[in-house]
Amino acid sequence: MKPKLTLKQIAKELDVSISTVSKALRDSNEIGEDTRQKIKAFAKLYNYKPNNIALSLKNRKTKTIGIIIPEIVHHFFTTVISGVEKVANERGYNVLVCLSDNSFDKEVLNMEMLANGSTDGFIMSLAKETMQKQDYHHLMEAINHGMPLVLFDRVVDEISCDKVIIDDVIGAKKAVQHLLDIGCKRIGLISTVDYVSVGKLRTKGYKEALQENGVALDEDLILKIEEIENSEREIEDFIAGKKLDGVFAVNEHFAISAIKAIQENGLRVPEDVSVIGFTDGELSKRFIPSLTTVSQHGERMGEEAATMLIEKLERSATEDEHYKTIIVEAGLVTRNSTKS
Amino acid sequence: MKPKLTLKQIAKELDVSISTVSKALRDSNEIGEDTRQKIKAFAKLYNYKPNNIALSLKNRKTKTIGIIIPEIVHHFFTTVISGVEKVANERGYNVLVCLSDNSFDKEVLNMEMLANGSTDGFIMSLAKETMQKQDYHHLMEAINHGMPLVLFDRVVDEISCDKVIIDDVIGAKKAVQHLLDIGCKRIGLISTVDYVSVGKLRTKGYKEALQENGVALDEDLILKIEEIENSEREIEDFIAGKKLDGVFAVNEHFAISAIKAIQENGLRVPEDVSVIGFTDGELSKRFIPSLTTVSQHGERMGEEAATMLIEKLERSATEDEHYKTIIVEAGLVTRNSTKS
DNA sequence: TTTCAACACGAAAACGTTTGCGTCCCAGTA
DNA sequence: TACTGGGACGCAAACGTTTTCGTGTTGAAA
Repeated sequence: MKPKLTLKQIAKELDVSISTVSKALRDSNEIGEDTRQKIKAFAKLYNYKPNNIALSLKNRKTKTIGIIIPEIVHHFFTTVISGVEKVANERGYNVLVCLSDNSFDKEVLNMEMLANGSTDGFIMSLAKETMQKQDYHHLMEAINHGMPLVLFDRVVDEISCDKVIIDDVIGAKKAVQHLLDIGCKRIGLISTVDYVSVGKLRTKGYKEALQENGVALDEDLILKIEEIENSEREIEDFIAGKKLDGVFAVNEHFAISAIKAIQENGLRVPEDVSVIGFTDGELSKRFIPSLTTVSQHGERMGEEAATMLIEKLERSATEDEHYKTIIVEAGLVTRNSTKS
Repeated sequence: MKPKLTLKQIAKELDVSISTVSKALRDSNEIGEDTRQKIKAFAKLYNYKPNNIALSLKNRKTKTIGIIIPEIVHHFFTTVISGVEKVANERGYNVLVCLSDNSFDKEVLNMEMLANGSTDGFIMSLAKETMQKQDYHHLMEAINHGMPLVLFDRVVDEISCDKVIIDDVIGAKKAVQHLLDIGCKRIGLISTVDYVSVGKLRTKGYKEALQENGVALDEDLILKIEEIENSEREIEDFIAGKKLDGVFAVNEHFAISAIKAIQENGLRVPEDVSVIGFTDGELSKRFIPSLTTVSQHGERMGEEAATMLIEKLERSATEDEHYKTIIVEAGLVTRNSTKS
């Protein structure tokens, strides 16, 4: 077990000073041609690689970006990570992943862990509990300490920072409009409680689409799910009574639960009821019938977020202090859960 | 934008030396009671947190574990990460995630990036290309430099290190046995090429189960998929000609493709053909019919891997130099794609 | 022969910690 | 009074870099 080679060891081995080795390896012309070659040859031979930790300490940057998300066993988040990783990798950054488990405390803890030098900046989607408590002091603190922050998906107006979101309202509108276009009259909405911003926004899109098409809003056709655990039951009950011919669900699980419930009621999808879900998961493609969805383009969001963050990191810090919000468009992907 | 508080600043502010501050904060009894209190109060007031990078440099350990996997948009791997993250978090470690994209070169690059001080040890599942080339020099190098390595799922005999695997052979046997038990006579196997170890092992289990039950092996009923891209076509063709009454697929995708193909052939699942897949993905639970699967217990594997790694990290390095292989049992989860 | 620039290299500080050891001062003892 | 011991603190090295600023040597010009 040989320990890692350091500048000091090279210096001793070649009987020069540490600074000479460092300069030679960085091709400084302060060092004579012959010693430079000798040192570089030696370094290559023994596969010298500078120690990242020492570099981080010296440069006060870690070339690492921290990403904190509520959960990872979730297709959307993994696609986002994938996007982040891709551009991070291209630009020489590493990705530190932390999970908040939707818990406010864990989110704060994770941020504190990473903020003490482990990370140059953050990419985050907020925990449900955080949005509920509306306590964002940990975010403020990071920003105050000069750590760039990019929020995605679960964002919040109170914090001014870069953001990457999907046009939830428009996406939902597209979906509902599509349902209307194929002739649906009684369109149900399966959403989440309003403090989850996406739930609120997608509900808004649903309402706007109805309004623009002159369809009266029937609050009775809207189901708001609080506990994910009981969602299947709630959805069954909801589907059973409403005589719907269209369903718009704010996520994939709800959409699939809806389809199951519909089928259990002896109706067919899409012949009797058309169903559209928000989120473009693996499930949607492979389910039978495959789901018509509003695609979130997670990978794209991840790429945008990472690009913004790295750009901010590599700018001279003091420069422009204004924030962008990138809206990635949501696209309707028609498959087999809607009539054509 | 106030920069982070350091020992030096506290020292200046309180007009003591840096070492006094450090010792006071670490409750050394070298420091007088009153100054100690004063310093601790000040530190708490201004929320001092030691800089991780400096600590890493000094202690030569980063409290970070690197995990390198082929891809992240894959349910099994996310559950593993989830497990790793859980125990890492409990024990004060961070998790650095890198994706190899199944490319040998990216895997090597990632390892080199992380090996230079970013990480104390590795948890890896090997890239397909790596297993193909059988080039493990990067793994050897990490081990030689004293960085513990835990391999999971896609492991390899040539490397001696800790491993976490599933009993693929037994798992596959369980599945095929179950198919035999419910009366299947012509059981097809949809596998991968043999250099993917799991493909080989699960194939072995398939063969053993048949043999133990006195069923003659018909190589014609075995399909080996090379390119994931064309898998659907290949599976369709395979299913069409064989008159199977049972199918065992080595992963979820193949299983679902098989079900689709079966249904397109006018047959019913599970009435006419029973299907079992390896891997316990989200898809399996929610697909219609929901899939009978051999569960891999990814989270459990992640936990085991992380525990082994951390234990090795925190032992005095020189201690026992023997390696464990943990085998987590694969459980059959019967759902609706098999007759009962 | 003296002077001076150019060249090639080394010393040292800095990043933020921890820690072994030295030093100062004061009280207690002989 | 002189010596000793210990309490309370500071110095400095170390982790592995990079970089600024010396410094010594050489060769050529005056």
